[in-house]
Amino acid sequence: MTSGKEKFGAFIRREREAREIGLREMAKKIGVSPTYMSKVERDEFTPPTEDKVRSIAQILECDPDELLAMAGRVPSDLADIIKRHPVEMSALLRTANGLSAEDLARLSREAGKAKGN
Amino acid sequence: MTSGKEKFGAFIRREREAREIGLREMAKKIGVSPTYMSKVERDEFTPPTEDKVRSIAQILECDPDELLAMAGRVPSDLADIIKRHPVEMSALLRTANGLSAEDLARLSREAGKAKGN
DNA sequence: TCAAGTGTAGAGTGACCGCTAAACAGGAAA
DNA sequence: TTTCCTGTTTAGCGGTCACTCTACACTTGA
Repeated sequence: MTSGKEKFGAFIRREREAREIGLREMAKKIGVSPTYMSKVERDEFTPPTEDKVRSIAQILECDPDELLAMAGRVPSDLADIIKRHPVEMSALLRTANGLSAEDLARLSREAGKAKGN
Repeated sequence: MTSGKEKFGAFIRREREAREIGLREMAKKIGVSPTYMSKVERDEFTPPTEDKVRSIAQILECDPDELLAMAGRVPSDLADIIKRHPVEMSALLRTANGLSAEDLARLSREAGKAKGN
């Protein structure tokens, strides 16, 4: 469930420690300074750029979309989709909003079927 | 249809002139300097912030979502929706992508129905 | 005791974003 | 000709973003 209101930094620190990865090691893999990593994990700095969030997600084996959401970012591929079909996608998202998880899943299946045609 | 590849600035200039609104008047209504307006309309500056794009849309009587898309921005309410349901909405958008306009319309109706329940 | 590892504090930085002020050129109207 | 309009040029500016560097304190093990 990855909790509801947990901040980005707190989350990745917890997950990192759970996997027994050192802060310096993590920072190196992502390509940032340990200092920066430290501040991000304590939510003293805002989360890094999309590509870095994505590589964090990979290292921590968690959902990139979810992690990006925690980081307060919209995945750029989704942004592109919306920009290409602003009217349709805006309508879709706004009506989809507020639906139950089950209804959403049904809707995605529906979309998948249409795509198949 | 508002054309496919037209830039933001070119579009609003055309629409503004079609409505016989002066650049200075427009700038004033939006709350920016004429200088800025001029450069934006000639695509020398990037489009303004979301709220200003929205008020431009209102003045020019065109779809805010569409205009925001031209401005390269994702409407903030949509961004919020995605951030609140990243997994579901990402899946929905990605499968919805590539669907025909008709299929998308059907899908939105489908969503509307589910919402009604 | 000291060396090597952990994470942290404080300060600063370059690039970009969103926008402005002052000045000016060209045309229409008086 | 002067006086307004129109839009445009040049220069710049405060703020935020996404970071880094140096230095430090604490713990652990040899």
